[in-house]
Amino acid sequence: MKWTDLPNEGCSVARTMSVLGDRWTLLILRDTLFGIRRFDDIQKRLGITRHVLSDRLKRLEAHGLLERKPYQQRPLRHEYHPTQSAKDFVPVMQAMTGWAQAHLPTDKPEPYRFLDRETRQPTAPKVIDTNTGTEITSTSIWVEANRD
Amino acid sequence: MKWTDLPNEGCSVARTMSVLGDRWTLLILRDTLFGIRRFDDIQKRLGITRHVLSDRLKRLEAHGLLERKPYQQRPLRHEYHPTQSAKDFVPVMQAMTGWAQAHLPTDKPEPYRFLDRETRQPTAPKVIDTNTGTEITSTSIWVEANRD
DNA sequence: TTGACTCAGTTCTGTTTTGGAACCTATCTA
DNA sequence: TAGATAGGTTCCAAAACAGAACTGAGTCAA
Repeated sequence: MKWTDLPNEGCSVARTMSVLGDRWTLLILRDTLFGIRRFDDIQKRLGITRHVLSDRLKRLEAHGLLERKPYQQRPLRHEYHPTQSAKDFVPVMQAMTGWAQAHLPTDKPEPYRFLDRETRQPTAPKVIDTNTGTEITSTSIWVEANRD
Repeated sequence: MKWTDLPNEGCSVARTMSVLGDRWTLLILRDTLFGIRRFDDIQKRLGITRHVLSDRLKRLEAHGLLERKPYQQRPLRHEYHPTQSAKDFVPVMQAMTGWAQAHLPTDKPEPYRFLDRETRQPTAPKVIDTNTGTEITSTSIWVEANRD
């Protein structure tokens, strides 16, 4: 396995890393999901260098996670909107958030929170197995090499 | 926000990136969870340079995700075992795998698979909200700034 | 109609990180 | 004694990154 071969790996975790495996990409995606969609706004919020941000936005667009949409003519300017693919990553981010709250604790409050759209109550994410309906935990599952 | 400040961010996604936000770290973690726990084995499987692997293993140990355990004396040699923290990341990896299968398709088969420990059937992960019991999707949730 | 300002980048330079290969150390085996 | 095994460390060159300056289209206000 080589870094440049990751996009063609059979392993889904490896393919995910080929898209999101760097310092900034997921944070950019998070910001666009939170409604921050313009170049300068993202740059100022993250403190990322403009040059790297420019590159990451292009990569995310090429991978189908962001879409450039004009928000004004004269001068023509674009916003970066999350696609369905990016939106479908939200549950992963939620699971990640649950993990970090348990294992990387901090005093500071979460700057954003996810609410149930109907009840407007904060969500408490957990990963379950659709087949059995039970929660997936480190002890409930078994990993084995796949022989398809 | 700066890269070096990430560990102290309130945002859980940012703190997760401070630990796992690079090319290799999550792949190393994945291998240890799949039972590959020795330096040379990880190095050969991933094709990562030894020097970077050495650094990442130290970081993962420092962050409490891996534990060095001797597997022989004379000469003293260690294996890297996933801690509870690392094991608790498995559901996140599962959610990630579900996302990649949907949005980064490939012809190649998944090299490993997750089975339910009791039924020995492959798991179909989904993220639900413990409060409402409903699946968390991009349309079921609402994101807002947190004013605690 | 000149000058300042906005936004979205690109370009430049210097530092940090990474890749690739070689080397080191302790021990066991032929 | 020579070679193999395992787990690193050291060195150099290449790539990625940070920080700052610059560009360019257009607006606005004096």
